[in-house]
Amino acid sequence: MPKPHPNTSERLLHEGLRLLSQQGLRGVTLGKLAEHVGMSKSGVFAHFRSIEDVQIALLEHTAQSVAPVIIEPALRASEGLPRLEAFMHAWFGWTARAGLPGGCPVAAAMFELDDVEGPVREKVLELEVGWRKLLRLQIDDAMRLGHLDSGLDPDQLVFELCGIYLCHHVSLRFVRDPSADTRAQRALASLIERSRPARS
Amino acid sequence: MPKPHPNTSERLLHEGLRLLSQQGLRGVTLGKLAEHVGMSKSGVFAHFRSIEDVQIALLEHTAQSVAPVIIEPALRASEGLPRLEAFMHAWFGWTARAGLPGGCPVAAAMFELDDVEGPVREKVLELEVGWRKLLRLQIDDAMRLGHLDSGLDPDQLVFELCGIYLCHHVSLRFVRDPSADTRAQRALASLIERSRPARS
DNA sequence: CCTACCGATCGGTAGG
DNA sequence: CCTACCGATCGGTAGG
Repeated sequence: MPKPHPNTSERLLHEGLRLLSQQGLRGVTLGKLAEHVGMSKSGVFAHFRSIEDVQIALLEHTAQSVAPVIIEPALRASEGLPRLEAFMHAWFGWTARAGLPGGCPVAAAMFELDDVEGPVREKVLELEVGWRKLLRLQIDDAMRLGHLDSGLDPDQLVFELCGIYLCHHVSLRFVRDPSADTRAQRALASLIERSRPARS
Repeated sequence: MPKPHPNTSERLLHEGLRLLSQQGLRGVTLGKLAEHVGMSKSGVFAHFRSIEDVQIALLEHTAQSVAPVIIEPALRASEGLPRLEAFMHAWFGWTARAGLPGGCPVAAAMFELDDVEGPVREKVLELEVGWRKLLRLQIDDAMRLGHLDSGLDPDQLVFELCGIYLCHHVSLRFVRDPSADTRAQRALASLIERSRPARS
């Protein structure tokens, strides 16, 4: 006879996301989650069908956590290049601004699940593809508005933006290079500079 | 009374590196390693002091595996920009050419060990810093020989090259985008193009 | 390099 | 949401 606190599910997602951010998908276990949330392992398990279900729920929660710290602020910038730049600036280091103790769960999961088939991989892929599409839309707008060169390949630009994000993540969080932020900003600025319309 | 095959250590490193490449550091366990190499768990353990020791040995073996597939071919290119480009082309997708079934152990480990202190992290950091220094040396040579603009910031170029590598890795191995190779080559070409000496 | 263990932890189940 | 389990696997040890 379950007597669920109304906010138990939320606490599970909240603590689980913190664990995921710091330890990766393999670091999220029923036992550790139970400990962090202050209940029994079986009590945790009662909220999910399997550990894969936990992982997928946490990835979905990651996607929702991105809205207030990246998407909403970026949408306040004006359409086109300003908004694309706002997206990028909000993307860099977003986990810290979301109050998470670790790194980006999606970035880490992509390296963790290179060769691991299954629904968890599919969920991560869905998030990554969705994010790339969102960036692509901003680029399309910027091209249409004449902020970026109409001749450029938008998916190529998406690729290079993702590269800057990933190297910033590694340089900031793993290498702990104090110049990581500056380098990412500089890389972004010069990439955008050479993507501007050609003439005059 | 140990009766070690002369090549048992080599087989442990070989099979362990394959596991590491496919499953990451947390996927390498004494049990799985024993299974792949066809001996008992304790037999495997007799070769190491701890599981951390296994991980460090495998990371060192990764570094050594890089020599024949990246460094040696690149050193056959002529000094300066040609050699820098040779390094990059040999870096992209090197694990497949090394016969490994998975991705780059160092790239994956950097995301796995963001917030995990200890000797394994230090080993990964040593490999990453060493690799970045090697790239930096090629850039210095290219600048000195007038192949690249003498005014550019070499560490900034290293940063951006690492970004292309990481996004290529994700796009090729996780997203499985068939255009990953083309995109990486294009990003590299345009980055180098805008790093060339300014005046005619 | 083996057998035979150790306590801890894993995901998951039974039953309430 | 709990106690009380299950078999499997973890890193590691004893002793040969």
